[in-house]
Amino acid sequence: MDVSVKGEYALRAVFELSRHGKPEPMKIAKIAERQRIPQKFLEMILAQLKQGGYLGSRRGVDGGYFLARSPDQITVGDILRQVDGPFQPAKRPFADEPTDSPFPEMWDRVERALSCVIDRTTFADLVERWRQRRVKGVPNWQI
Amino acid sequence: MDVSVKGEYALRAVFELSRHGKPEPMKIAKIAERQRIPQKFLEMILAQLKQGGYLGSRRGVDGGYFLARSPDQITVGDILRQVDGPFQPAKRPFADEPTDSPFPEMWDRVERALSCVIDRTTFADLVERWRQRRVKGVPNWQI
DNA sequence: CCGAATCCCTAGTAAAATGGTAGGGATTCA
DNA sequence: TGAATCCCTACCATTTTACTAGGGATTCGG
Repeated sequence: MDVSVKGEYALRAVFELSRHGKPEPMKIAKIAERQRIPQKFLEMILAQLKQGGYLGSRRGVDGGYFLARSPDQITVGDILRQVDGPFQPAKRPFADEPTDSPFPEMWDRVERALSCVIDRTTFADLVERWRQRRVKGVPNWQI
Repeated sequence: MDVSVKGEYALRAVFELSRHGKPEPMKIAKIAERQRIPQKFLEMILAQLKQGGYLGSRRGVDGGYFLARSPDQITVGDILRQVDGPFQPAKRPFADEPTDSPFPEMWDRVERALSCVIDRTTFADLVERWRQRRVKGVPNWQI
């Protein structure tokens, strides 16, 4: 019951592209540096996200990656499922279950609760919250 | 973002003990058989649950495991956290994060949403739902 | 006090997942 | 043409997962 590092890397990469906003592509190296992600690992992740239809890319001198949809059309759930696969409650040994088990229904509730957060949070939301926090400023009581 | 087989085994074992209800202990072998769990694996799981204070045990001829609390005082979350550890959003490479990241807040929301289900569902609830389903009967349209 | 039944404890282990790295090929564009 | 970039395949070390093996420690009826 946790989220992989790969999943968080993917979220951060898409967040970086969303916050960037502009139409021109952003280089892998830049995303990797700004979000502190190992570059070669990030290459694989971005390829997966492109294959899922969330990103586009261009090669060559001014190449890079860019969003294939606007940030309010991409959710956290989209990205997590693309790189980590769907949420599943240990399906393997329980395929032929007797139908009176109370667990399938409970797992449904879990999945719906999860979905209420990750499928309703878009990257537009994340960028907006991040900007809010910027202008309000994080209080620094060190002085 | 999934639940381990071990976690589901643990839930099923506690459910079995809850549904059993009676004060006398239930043998590992019986739990294993009724819930189709590999016996030696189950032994380790039950030991963990006992160590967490959820189960008690007795050795010898009429030995076995029993609940250390009443079923309405044990939640699904208790059991999952005891065997699988707490939910965590990939904390390892992100310890020294800049404080303006939007992700920690999002993970908090996820955790709260999850908690609303797993920390509010007790084994008394599960047994009750299971009994409801039994009396209503699962319709069989095979006839 | 014996011995059968049970839980208890320590190890080991094959397979898969995780978190990467290496090296070079294919495109793009000035 | 050549430099910069993405693209692709393969590899790899470590950790986690899902078990299995073997025997020791208790309990209790007789």
